[in-house]
Amino acid sequence: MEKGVDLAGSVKRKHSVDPGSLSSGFEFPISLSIRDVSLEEKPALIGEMDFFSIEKNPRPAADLDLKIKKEEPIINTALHLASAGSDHSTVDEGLSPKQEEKKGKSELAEMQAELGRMTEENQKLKGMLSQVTNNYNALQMQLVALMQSRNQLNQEVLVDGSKKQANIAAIVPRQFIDLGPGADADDASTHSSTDDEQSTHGGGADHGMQMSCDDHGGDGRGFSGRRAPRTPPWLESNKQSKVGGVGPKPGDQVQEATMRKARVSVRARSEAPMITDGCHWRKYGQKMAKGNPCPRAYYRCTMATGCPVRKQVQRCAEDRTILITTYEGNHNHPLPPAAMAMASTTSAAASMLLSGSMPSADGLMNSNFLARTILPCSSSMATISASAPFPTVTLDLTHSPNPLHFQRPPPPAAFLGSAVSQPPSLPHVFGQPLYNQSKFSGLHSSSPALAEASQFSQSTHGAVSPPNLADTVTAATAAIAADPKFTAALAAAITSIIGGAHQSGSSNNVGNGAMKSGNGAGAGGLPGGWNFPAS
DNA sequence: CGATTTTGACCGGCGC
DNA sequence: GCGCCGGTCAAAATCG
Repeated sequence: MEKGVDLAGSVKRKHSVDPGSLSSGFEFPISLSIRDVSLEEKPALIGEMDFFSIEKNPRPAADLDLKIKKEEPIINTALHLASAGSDHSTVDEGLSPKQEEKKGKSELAEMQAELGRMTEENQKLKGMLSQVTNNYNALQMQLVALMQSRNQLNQEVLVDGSKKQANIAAIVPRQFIDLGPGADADDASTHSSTDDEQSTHGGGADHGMQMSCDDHGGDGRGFSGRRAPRTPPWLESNKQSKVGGVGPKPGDQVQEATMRKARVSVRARSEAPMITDGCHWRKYGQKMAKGNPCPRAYYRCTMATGCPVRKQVQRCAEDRTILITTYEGNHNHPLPPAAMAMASTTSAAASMLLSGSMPSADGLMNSNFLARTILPCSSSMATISASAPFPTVTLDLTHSPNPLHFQRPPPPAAFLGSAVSQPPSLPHVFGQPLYNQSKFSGLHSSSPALAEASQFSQSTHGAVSPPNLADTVTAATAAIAADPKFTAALAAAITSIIGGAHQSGSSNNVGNGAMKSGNGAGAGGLPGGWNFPAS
């Protein structure tokens, strides 16, 4: 009873208190400035540098300014000389050859002096450039080192999982390697906990789909389930972790925690109370959230007993036509193609978050970086936040009508696909082999669906019935991360960007090595094509 | 009748 | 230490 009163009170408060606090949490206003800059300067190496060191940014700009300024004098001088010459020519017509010679000599001297100045400036610029380059390299090395350390942790976990999957190891390695640390951890956990599925489906697709955390001993118990006393099937694992008996290494624990909390939030306009994502959900709670007059509903996946995946559905306080669906956890069971889309999205997003946020404490910058990398064409619709209570990927599909973003061939997919020289038939699969036909069916359907859905959402957005819209949302979301190796692509992209952009040689190798290390010669490493970002 | 939803209660984290 | 708040549970109600 008391609680009820409290709730009512909170609801009342809501209205008066910071409205939209929740929504803000979902929107994650991440440093867009960085993103924008990078996007704009993408073609230039400088743009990439911006990511890693804002401090350095001014330098390139300063250099440019200097250059321009330096050149201006030259131009002016030339003009001056020309004009002077012409002027003199008219006036000095009667001058003797000696005088002309003197004039010419003085001009020559001037030019020489100018040349000397230019050379000097050039030297200065060179020095500045080298300094910037050095700073860049230093940052790059730091990042690589962080990645390596992370990978090592993951690899340790992977070793266990790989044993079980010896038979499919040949196929899986790439994934393991490529997947971000978090993903790797997931994989490992998945192997151990959901062996059956793995063996039947062929790890490849599974990894992506069963995103990381959940399977892990129930870590997956998505939305912070804290109930230790009562231990429903889906929370058992939780209990385990809570009890601490499992005793993963500290690093692993951190990873697990991160994965567990990784969320994918989808904002979409829909009249329906809930978007259809192909899964079966059971509502297990509803609560009034502070700052939002609309109640928040809690759903649990019921497609399989013990599935840790949960989702929250809530309408945006500011615009109630916007439905905010937040997913958390990985499915521990096979999914129908329709559900596959969202599942792979959440999985990939979570993995992405991990891979992006783990290296640094805050992870914010990296996350943004990742967001831009993975969703280069959807800057306005997708944001990644590691600063929020939980690392969250927010897909804002409320702007889906924007044809530029959606109508064109799925930017991310096309981007990556082209880089991999993927056959046209599999443009959205990020060039990953089809290990599992069944899995692929889901991906395949979802990926193409992106284009179709995108167009559909645009052209018929207004007239679309809620369910269709939901499907569109799902498809669009899925398209972004349809590939289970979403993280793999991400890792490769980062590596390529960092290592390939400037020092394509050594640094790039180092980066790849870091990402692949443990996979033996990186045999399965990313296809060379993954170096796309370098361009 | 089984599955799902509703809804009050409970729990734990967190801020003050 | 207390209260707020988010998240979850589970009995009762509802639905198909």
